[in-house]
Amino acid sequence: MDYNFAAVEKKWQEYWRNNTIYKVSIDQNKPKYYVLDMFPYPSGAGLHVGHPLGYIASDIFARFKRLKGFNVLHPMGYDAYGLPAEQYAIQTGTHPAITTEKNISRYREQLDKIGFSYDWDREVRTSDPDYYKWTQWTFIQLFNSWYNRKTDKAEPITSLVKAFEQGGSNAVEAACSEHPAFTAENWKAMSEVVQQQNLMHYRLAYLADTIVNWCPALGTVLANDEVSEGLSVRGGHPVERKSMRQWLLRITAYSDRLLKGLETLDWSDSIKDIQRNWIGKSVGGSIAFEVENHAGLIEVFTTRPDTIFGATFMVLAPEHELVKTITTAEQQAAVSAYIQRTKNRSERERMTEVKKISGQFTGAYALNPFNNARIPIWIADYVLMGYGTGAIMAVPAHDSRDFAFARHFELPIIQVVTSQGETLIDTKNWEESYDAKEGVLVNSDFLNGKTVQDAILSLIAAAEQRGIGSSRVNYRLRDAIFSRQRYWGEPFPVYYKDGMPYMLQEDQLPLELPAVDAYLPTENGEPPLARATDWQTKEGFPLETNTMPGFAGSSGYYLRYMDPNNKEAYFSKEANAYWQEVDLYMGGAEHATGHLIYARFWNMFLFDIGLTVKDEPFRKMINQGMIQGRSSLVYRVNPEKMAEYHLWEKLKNKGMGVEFIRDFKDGHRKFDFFSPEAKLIIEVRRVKSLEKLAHPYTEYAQKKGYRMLLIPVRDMLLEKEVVFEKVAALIAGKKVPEFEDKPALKIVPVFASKNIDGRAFFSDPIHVDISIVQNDILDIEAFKKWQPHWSDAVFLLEDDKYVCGWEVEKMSKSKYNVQNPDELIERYGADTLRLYEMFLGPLEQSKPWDTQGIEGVFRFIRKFWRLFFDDNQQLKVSDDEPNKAELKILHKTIRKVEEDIERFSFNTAVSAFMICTNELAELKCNKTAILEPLVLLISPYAPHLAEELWHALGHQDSVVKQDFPIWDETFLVENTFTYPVSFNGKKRFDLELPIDMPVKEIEKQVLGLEESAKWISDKGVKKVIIVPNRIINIVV
RNA sequence: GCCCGAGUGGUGGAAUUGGUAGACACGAAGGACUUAAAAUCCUUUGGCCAUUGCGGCCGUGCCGGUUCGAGUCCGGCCUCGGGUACCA
Repeated sequence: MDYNFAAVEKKWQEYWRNNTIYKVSIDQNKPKYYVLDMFPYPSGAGLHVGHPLGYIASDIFARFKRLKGFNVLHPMGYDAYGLPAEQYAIQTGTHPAITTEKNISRYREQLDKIGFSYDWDREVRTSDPDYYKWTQWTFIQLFNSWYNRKTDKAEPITSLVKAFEQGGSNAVEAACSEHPAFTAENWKAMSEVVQQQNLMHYRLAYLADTIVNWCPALGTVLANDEVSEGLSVRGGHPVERKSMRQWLLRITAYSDRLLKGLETLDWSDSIKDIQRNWIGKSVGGSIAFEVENHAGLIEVFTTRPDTIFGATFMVLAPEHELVKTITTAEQQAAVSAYIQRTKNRSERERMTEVKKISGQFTGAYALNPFNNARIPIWIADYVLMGYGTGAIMAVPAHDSRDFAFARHFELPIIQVVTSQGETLIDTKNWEESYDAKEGVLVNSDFLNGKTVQDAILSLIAAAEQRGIGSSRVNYRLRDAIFSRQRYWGEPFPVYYKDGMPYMLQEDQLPLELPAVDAYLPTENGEPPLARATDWQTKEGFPLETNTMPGFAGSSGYYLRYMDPNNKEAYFSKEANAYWQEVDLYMGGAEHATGHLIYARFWNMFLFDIGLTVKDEPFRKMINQGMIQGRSSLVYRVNPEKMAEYHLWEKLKNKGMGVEFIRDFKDGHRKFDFFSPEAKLIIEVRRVKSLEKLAHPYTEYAQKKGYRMLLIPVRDMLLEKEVVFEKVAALIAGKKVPEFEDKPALKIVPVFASKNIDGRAFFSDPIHVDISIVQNDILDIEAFKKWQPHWSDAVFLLEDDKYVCGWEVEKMSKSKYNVQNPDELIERYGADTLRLYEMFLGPLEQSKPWDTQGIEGVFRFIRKFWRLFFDDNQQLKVSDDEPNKAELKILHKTIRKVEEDIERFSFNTAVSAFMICTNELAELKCNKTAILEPLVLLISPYAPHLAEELWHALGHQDSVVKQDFPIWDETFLVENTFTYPVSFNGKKRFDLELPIDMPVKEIEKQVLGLEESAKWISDKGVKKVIIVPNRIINIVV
């Protein structure tokens, strides 16, 4: 009997649960450490082996930190609102809460089997009213706040009102949608409703008409990060642009802090880059242009104000409000037509047609404020209304898009920047624009001779002086659309009075999700909540019918874990002061532009209003890579192609004495094989098809004077020697019937093993379930059972085996390559699964799942076990004093494992365990003094095994509560070092020398060796490089 | 197009600061034990040449450079993966 993992794992999982081993509470005597996994959405499909990868890594780290004396917060919960459960509800009428509950229990069951050290008393679910009360509460705080640019933080809206009362709008610098000018007196004279309308421009949660991503298939609006390439990220449905009244969060107020905060975070550069690009800060200036014969000004945003003398035309977004008024009468029709055309295009069409240049001249001219040049005003949809001012000054010489536009519509191009030492060429002959932000200005009046950087500053200064422009910063980041026309989400704590939104009082929270009769919009197109009866306040005011998006609940869940059962507050001040922030956040990189930005924003806001002690929520983040599937393939033979292949193998390279051409074409006719020398055509086809073609082919051959052989596929496969004889006879000039009609063969599916000759030419790969393939060998009987319609299939084997091909691709049901953790746990145990997932490769890299390799880890676990137990399962440890060699192995391993965990190199730590076990087994070491620390060392990785061994060694308490072993340098020092001796950088032999031997002495020793003489020979020594305790290199 | 990241045996990967390339495992081949199987153990396993012993040559996507020494640093290119896309 071997190590009985099934019984052991069950025993200790129960022990941990019954003794609440992982329960954690505030302990001021210990340093805290917060390890968090990204919130999972419990999907109906359950976990596959890719999901727990990050959970295992974070669990190892959490366990390691516990052993290191930290008070570790390691919670888990569920992002329970989500589209799949609601889509299922729409189809079946099942309440999403029921589906979600079911999925959660399945998830929990799977998670429990892996042996995680979560404190489940802290579980949080976004759909739990006790939790979403605080999501709603935060929304109210956002509504009641504005962003003060002077203090650079969120402040209560009351302070804004006070400022307006005292100094009007000029007294305020705020993040806002609009900033109308009014005096204190104006403000006081406004009606309540007008005041509220004005305040809406400043609130951090606000209601506005905006262009939104409308997804008709899902019946809802989506945020920018929920849309990719014109399709919804979930489901892949087309998205349209539409104007709707929606709640938004003014995340743009935090653009700069979100950007700057990145510098302080211990995140991967790639995630930081993705966030930087998403926020998209660009520094430039805005300049106002007058329009000829028109009162309005057109303000443009540019990052290159220095190139203003090269502006040869101007482009407005088709939606720009001035388009209507500046367009001349002659151009009116053309402009309207263009606007109409761009409006009717879907977002996806617009994106795929990016390379197509389109635009329309308005007939109007703008005046360059610096030289009064008349520049034509165009509209084109390459200028977006949502960015900058929706208008650009086009400088075709120095912007590639403007360049392409100018070339297309034959507009002038003026060079204003030269690169160093450039000889000027007429722009007519340019092939591309010069976009680089370096060089010296020319053709630019007072900017001539200045560098680009200086010219930018000079021009902005000049514009400011004349009051026509200023420096300006723009962000790509948009305010987050916060309304969803869906049922399964948090209700807004909002009601409407006279069309104006008002917040519920805190004591009315949570506003619970009402029951509805169907999870669909109403006939009038209102969201599902409009179906709820009595969806109004006690006073009878209607409640908001939209719900909040998925990211609402996941933006602050990590804070709730600090104090999850608090009824009075989101979390207590004490809990937040103790746990502070997430020290290690483990999760996928796919949340870079969604959750990870929203959560940072949410946290910064709570920091501003004094709720949290940290402005950034996640100190360090590790993004685990994806685990890809390893699909198995069988090869279905195409009989016709196979017959052709075999014949060609015989005919090619004058195999039958004469040259043959393959795929011979004559006019519209095509034949498989043709020999000009023998004037012979050979065609291989199915009998049925030959019967039809025999006549026309024969006619053709007669006309051309060719001879012909029509070979049924069946003949080629069943009796190819006979066919070859016929061909030989024909070549020899003998008479052979052109076509012998025989009954067609019943078509049986044929599968060829991977390495059958020519397989690639005559077969097509088909995915096969990985559970019936072992070490790439197909279980043929299981295959026939799996696909009964292939039960009569014939298999072409190699060495009596069917060898499958394989491919690395996404793990998915349709590819039959999903590996489920439960099956593996049943077969190998959770510890093996944990170890193997780590052993697979670097945590952050994507890698294919390969079940074959798990055997090695399984062997290791049992080998480790056998260090403690003999073949009769008797404990065989001894209390003997360990020797030097054993101590060295132990301490080397402790050091390696600790260093590897610290740098999240879990795969190399597993190797270190293997090496250590191999070495100790070699020495037949069974000493407690060595083995006991090893049990502690391995406990974060294989907690069940470690707990069992720990108790077997006579301990009563849990291995979880112990201390991590400490390595001792003294056991590791060596007296000698084995130098690799190289000649010209090539290693030739080893040389063992005392560790403290001086360099001079080493040189003398090494040069005196007979071995060295061989390599030096007559070339002579040029130089000797000796790096103590590293290498010796001799240059000859 | 732009911005990241990665390319090492049949496979997953190791080499932490420029210092013995291929640790550890899988797979494969051969052997021991066994009536047999499983399990376990032993040997070989980057390629080529030599194999009578010593050995020798090549080799980390490609081309070039720096260096006594490059998988690692620099320049150029190729391929794959991720992000983003008229963002002015």
